[in-house]
Amino acid sequence: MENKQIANFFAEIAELLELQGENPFRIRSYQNAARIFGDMSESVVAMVRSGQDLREIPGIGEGISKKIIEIVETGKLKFLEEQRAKVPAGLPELLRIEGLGPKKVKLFYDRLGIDSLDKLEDAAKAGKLRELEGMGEKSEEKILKGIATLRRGLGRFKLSVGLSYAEALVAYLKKAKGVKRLEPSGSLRRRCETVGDLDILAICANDSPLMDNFTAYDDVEEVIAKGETKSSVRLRCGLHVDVRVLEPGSFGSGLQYFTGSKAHNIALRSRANDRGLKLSEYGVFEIQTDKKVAGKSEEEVYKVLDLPLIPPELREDRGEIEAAEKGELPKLIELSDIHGDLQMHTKESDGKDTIEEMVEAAKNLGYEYIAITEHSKAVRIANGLDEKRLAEHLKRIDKVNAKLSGFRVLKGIEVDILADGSLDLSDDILKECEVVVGSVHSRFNMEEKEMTQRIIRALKNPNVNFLGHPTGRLILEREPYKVDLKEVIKAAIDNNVIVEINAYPDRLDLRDVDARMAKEMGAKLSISTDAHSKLQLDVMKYGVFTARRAWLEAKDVVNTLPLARLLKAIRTGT
DNA sequence: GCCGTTTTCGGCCCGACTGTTTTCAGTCG
Repeated sequence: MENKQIANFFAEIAELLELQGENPFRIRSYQNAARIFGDMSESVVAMVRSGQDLREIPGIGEGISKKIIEIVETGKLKFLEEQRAKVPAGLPELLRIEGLGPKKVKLFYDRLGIDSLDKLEDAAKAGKLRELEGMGEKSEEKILKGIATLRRGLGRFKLSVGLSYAEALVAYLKKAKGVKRLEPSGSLRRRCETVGDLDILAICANDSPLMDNFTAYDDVEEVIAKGETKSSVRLRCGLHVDVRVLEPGSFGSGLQYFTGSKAHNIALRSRANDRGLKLSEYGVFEIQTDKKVAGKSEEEVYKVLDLPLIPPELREDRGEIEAAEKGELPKLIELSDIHGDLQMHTKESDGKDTIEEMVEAAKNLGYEYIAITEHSKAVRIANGLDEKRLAEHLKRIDKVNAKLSGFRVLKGIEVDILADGSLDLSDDILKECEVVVGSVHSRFNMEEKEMTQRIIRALKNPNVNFLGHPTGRLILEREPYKVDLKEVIKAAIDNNVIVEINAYPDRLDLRDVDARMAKEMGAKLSISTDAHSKLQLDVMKYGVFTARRAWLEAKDVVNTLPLARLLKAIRTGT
C-alpha cells in the first residue's frame, strides 16, 4: 500500500467527521496525519513492518498509530467503515464545491435530502435552497457556479505555468501608477511543484488604479470580488488570482502569512502564543498590550519569534522550525552554484539543436561543462542511437572539444534500462562514455518488486554512473511507476551511482521529499535539465527549486563542482 | 486526536469576506 493511500484513509475520516460536526481539533489531527503521510518519502508500510514506532513522528499519537497498524495488517480500517456508514455516500463530494462547507452540506441533506451534485443543482435552480435559514438567492447562484467549476475539473497548475502567468501579470500591473512593490506569494513563492492559485501582494499609493487595472486585465474571464485591499479574478485558463494591497508596515507579516504553508503558519502562530505574542498578517503583537513588535519585513517577524529567516521553500512544517531554532537550517543551493548540465539531447536523437549550439547556450549561462546524453536505440520514437551511431557521435564531440578552451563537452549517453534490467547498449561502447545515465522509458506498469530489481540490476553495471528521472512521473499527467525508492537509492549509493533530479518542469523527478530522503541516506545527487533544445537549458532553475525544497546544499549536488572534481566524483564517489 | 521546563486535562492560529443578517455563522486560506 502506497503512502498516498494511507493518507487518503485519514483525509476521508476527517471529511466524514466534519460532516458529523465533530470536534474541529480532532478533525485537524486527522488532516495533519493525512498531510504527514502524504508528504513522507519513506514507505509507511515498510516502517510499520520493521517495527518502527510511528508515535515518534510529531503529530502522530496513540490513536492514529494504532489505526495505521490495522491498515497495514488488514488493508482496511474499521473506524473508517463505521464513519462511512453514518454519512450518506454523496456528501463528501459536495464539500469540493467552492464556498460550501460541512455545515451547509449537512443542512441541505437534513432538510432537503440532497446527497448528490445533481440533486443540489436541481434544488438551486428551483430556488429551494433560499428557503433555508442563512441562504438566499446569491448563495444559490454561487453554488451553481461552484458546481460548474467543479465539473470543469480545473485543479492545479504546474509551477512553470503558474510562474509564467504570474510574471506576465506582474509586468502588466507594474505599469499602474503609484505601484511601489509587487510580490507573488503562496505556493508559487514556496516553489511547490504545482500551484492552485496565485496570490500577489502589493504596496501602492492610495489613489493607485491598481485594482481597476487588475480586474481589467486582458486574460480575466471573471471578476469574483473587487475591493480596495483585495480583489479576486479567474483567468481564462481557470487559474484563480488574488491581488492584495498591504500597508508598508505590514508587508513582511503579510508576505509571511500569504506565503504559508498553512501548517507552517499554524506552527509559527502557536510559537508566538508561547511567547505572549500574537501573529497575524498585520504583524506581531503583544497579547497583553496589543503593541506591535514586528511586521515590516519577514526577517523581523521571525526574529521576534527567536528564529532566523526561514527560506520560503522550507515552510512546510517538515521540521524547519525545529532546525531554525537549533541554528541548523541548511545553506540552500542556489542557481549560481551550478557549474554545468549533465543531461541533454541534440538533433542526433530527438533534440532540436546541434552540439555546438548547446555549447554556445551553456557558455552564456556561465557553465564550464555539459554532457551530451542522447537516447539509446530502444527509444525508437526518439531516434535513439545504436552502438555504431554513438561511436560516431562521440567522435563528433571530440572534434567540438578540440576547438574549445575553458569549456568541456562530456561524452555521454542516456542508456535505456530494459525490462530485465539489462542495458540497451554494449559495455564496450558504454566504457567510452564519461556520463552514462541509466533511465527507464518502457514497461511502466510492472509490479513494485520487479521494477525495483530491474533498476537495481542496471545500477550494478559498473558503466552506469547516473540514474535518470528515477520515478518516471509526469506531473499532473502520469503517476510514478511503482518502485521501492529506498532500495533503489541504497543500491545507487552502494554502486557509486549519482541520483538525478530531473529539472524538466513536467518531471521534477526526484520529488522534493524523495530527494531529501536520498540526501539523508547519503546519496550524491545531480540536477540536470534533460533539455531537448538550447532554450530549455534555462529550466535548470526548476531543478534548483526542487533541490531547495529538499533541503539540499551545494555540496550535495555534483554539478556544483568544477570539472576536475566532478570527474573525480563520477569515478570515485568523492 | 495530540501534546506537555506553566499541564496527563484543557488547551489547540487568526482574520477577512460573504451573504445573510440586525450581530453572526460559515467558509477560506
